[in-house]
Amino acid sequence: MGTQGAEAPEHTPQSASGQDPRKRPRRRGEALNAAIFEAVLAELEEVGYARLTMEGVAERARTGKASLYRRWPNRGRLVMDAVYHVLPQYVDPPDTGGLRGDLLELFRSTARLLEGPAGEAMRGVLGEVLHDDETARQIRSASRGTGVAQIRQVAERAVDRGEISSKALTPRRLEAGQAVMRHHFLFLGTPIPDHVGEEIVDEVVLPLLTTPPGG
Amino acid sequence: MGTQGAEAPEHTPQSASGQDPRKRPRRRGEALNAAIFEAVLAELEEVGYARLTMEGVAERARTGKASLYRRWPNRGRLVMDAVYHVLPQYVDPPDTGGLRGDLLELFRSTARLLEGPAGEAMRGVLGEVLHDDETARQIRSASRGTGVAQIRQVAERAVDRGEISSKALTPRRLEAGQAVMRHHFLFLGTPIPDHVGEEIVDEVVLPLLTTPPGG
Amino acid sequence: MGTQGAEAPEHTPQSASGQDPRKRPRRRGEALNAAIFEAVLAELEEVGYARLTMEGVAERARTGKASLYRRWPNRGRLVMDAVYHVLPQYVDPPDTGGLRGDLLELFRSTARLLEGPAGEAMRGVLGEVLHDDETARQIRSASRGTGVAQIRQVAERAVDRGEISSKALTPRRLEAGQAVMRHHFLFLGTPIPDHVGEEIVDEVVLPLLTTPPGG
Amino acid sequence: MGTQGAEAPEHTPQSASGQDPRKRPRRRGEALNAAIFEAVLAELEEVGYARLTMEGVAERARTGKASLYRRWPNRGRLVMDAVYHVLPQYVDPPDTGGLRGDLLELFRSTARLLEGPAGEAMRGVLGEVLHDDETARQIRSASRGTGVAQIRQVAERAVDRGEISSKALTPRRLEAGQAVMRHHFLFLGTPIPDHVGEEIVDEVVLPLLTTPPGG
DNA sequence: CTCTAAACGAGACGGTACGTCCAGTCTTCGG
DNA sequence: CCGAAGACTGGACGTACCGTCTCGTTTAGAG
Repeated sequence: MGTQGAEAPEHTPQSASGQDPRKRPRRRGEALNAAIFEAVLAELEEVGYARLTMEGVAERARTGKASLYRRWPNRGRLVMDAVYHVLPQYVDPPDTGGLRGDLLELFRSTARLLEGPAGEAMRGVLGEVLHDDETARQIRSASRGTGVAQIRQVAERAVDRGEISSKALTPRRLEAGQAVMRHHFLFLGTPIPDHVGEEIVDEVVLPLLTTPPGG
Repeated sequence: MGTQGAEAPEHTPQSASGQDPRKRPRRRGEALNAAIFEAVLAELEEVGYARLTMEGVAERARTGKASLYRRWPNRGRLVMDAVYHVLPQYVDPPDTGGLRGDLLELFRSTARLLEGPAGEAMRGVLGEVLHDDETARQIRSASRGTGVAQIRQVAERAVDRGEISSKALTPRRLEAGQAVMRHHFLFLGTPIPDHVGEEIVDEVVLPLLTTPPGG
Repeated sequence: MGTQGAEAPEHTPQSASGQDPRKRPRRRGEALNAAIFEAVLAELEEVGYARLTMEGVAERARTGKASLYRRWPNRGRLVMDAVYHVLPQYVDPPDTGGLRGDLLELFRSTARLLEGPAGEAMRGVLGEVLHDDETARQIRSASRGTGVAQIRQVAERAVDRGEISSKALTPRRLEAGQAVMRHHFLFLGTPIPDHVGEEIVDEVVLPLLTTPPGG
Repeated sequence: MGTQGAEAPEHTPQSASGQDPRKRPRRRGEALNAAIFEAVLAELEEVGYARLTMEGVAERARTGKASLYRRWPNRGRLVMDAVYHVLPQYVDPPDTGGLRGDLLELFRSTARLLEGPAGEAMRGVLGEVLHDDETARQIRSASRGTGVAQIRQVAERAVDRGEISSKALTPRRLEAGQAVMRHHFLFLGTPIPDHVGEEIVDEVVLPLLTTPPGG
């Protein structure tokens, strides 16, 4: 998932500050950014998006609110940045040698993703951010990116292997699987049972990809 | 000592409100409920869910906050109740004589619904109520209700007419159309272009309903 | 709708929390005012006017900042009200039977006043409040009141006794003693040595009152 | 004044900074000091002492806050230094040939002084620096200097001319005039009407100087 | 048709968080 | 090395709402 790499160095200042609150060298730039992201993710996990506050994040990151507002205009943007920072920016979907295997793997990893801070953030951010054009654009492109691109890649691999026809790959069909999974997550919450991903693959995605368009 | 001067007005408005032009007879019970719902919907439309406040609703409904909290435990429940109150509690889906026509009509009306207060409310409520079991259950059942039941009904009509096989009607397939539409709404916002509904019907729902299961 | 029935239990936890540290019955009106004044005076004494904060006062009075701002528009007004509240609103100056004795007593009590919260407040408020017309007017009248009226009263007694002529009682002369004492306080601080008051009486006030005007 | 010189550069760096942000030759030592003093006085005049901030001064002087704190420990000291810098360090009081004329001239100039930045600074500084011993000492000596020394000088001239007796020149009497004027300024603000100075001379200072001490 | 208990309206109350401003310190870099 | 620039930690500001509470005032409905 990529989260592990970012956290290791960030524990050091905390244990250090335990011994001597005054010795802590003042962080700036990337170092401070990283500490803030870590704090956001921890708050997301502990109290959830709805009860995450700028003050809580600032205190946890041992900084001031001004340093947050210098970087992000509001809570939504801060949380989005924090989440995208630990998200795999783009990971090539696994190649199991067959379309169904690829899809199963893909939806399993999506389900796992939604169970972490990314899911919590997505649910909260949706509600307050779409009215802000700038942020809306960002969330759209990010959503497109992680959502559709990977499906498209495994589908194109299947086309290359001759498993399916390229004619079925319309945008609406490619996004259908992600839509069903996110819909399940948003309305029914976590954890998402394993069989749900399997059902989505077998009853929705595979039928759509193997059926000629205009069917 | 200027404090006395400041306190006198605290009492004045009260005695004044006895004589003031506030002839409005005091509402209670259902009449008050209705006024509150109306206020909630107006606020939803004007400022959106994120900036809707209990104080704003109370003022708009010309009542006190206590009257709100006497009825609903929090903002989410109030908004949900207000929205469900104006929603067609359950409408038999239109019968155009053919599956495709029924579906087109159904998704068109869903799109229109999402463009109103129901959509605004849905987006906002998702983020804060899933942690509250009581409200979560309510939103789930409501979502199931409006979401899947109507699709199931038109699908079953099509089965009766012999258009499709009943074997295709798995839960996951029945919800796919709604999921894609809501996904579009949540991530891309309103208004939802007409062609989107049509694409969902032709590229997702119809193929799924006309394809044998395990396909 | 069933919403009404659900709320009764929501009041129970509050009455249950009556056992909690929430025992304190909520204060309002004069009771709260008094608690706030007490807190202001304590803060004045402990940290001085310059480091007195609205937050500190609120916390000490165990109330919220909003309750302060509901009553006073700024720190200066709050402190002035608090001080005037504990000040002897108007005390007839002591009557020792002779002009010099009266004056000595008067300036002794003024010195003592300045050593308390009133002095601390006066020093601080002067700097920030004269630009605010409303407050400026208040401080002027208060200053006039406590400053000149008492001197005038003892002087008029002396006139009645035939000690001095009424012609010497010009405004400028009546305020001179207070001016010198306040000047000493403002520029040299507290405590004001006893001999200073005596010198003011003997070298400034008495000569002025016993000299014919235009002298 | 030298204020005009400061405004031209305010525009130059902006247009210049588009092409070359480094045009301004770096000031140091006295040149920087002077720019800072100029900025302080301008801020005093524009926003008053209470709303004068170190950041505002730094920005106006086009330097950083560190350069201020390197030179002065706090706002009070900075303002005092700035004001004393433009004040006539010590001016021999005018010699009109008679005591009354000298005094009138003296109080007129004091009134004018108080209407400028010196008055604004005095009012503000009083409230915050008396707790700081270092600054307190400075303000006392400065106050003594400008306050009493000039009066003493014109009084001694009058003694030499035989107008008054040297016995009347006690410290308390010498400071009385200044005290009344400053008291008027501090509590009633500016501008100080001309007749006030005249009254102080005729009703307070002259009577005191022409009356034998022991009243 | 009173009388009374409940509901209402208004808004104060004790708090939490907001987003901003500024203090005073520290870091980085240019000259 | 020093000065310019400005980011940093931190505290307080004044505002907006929260959810609770208290206070009169209606207004049903029971007697």
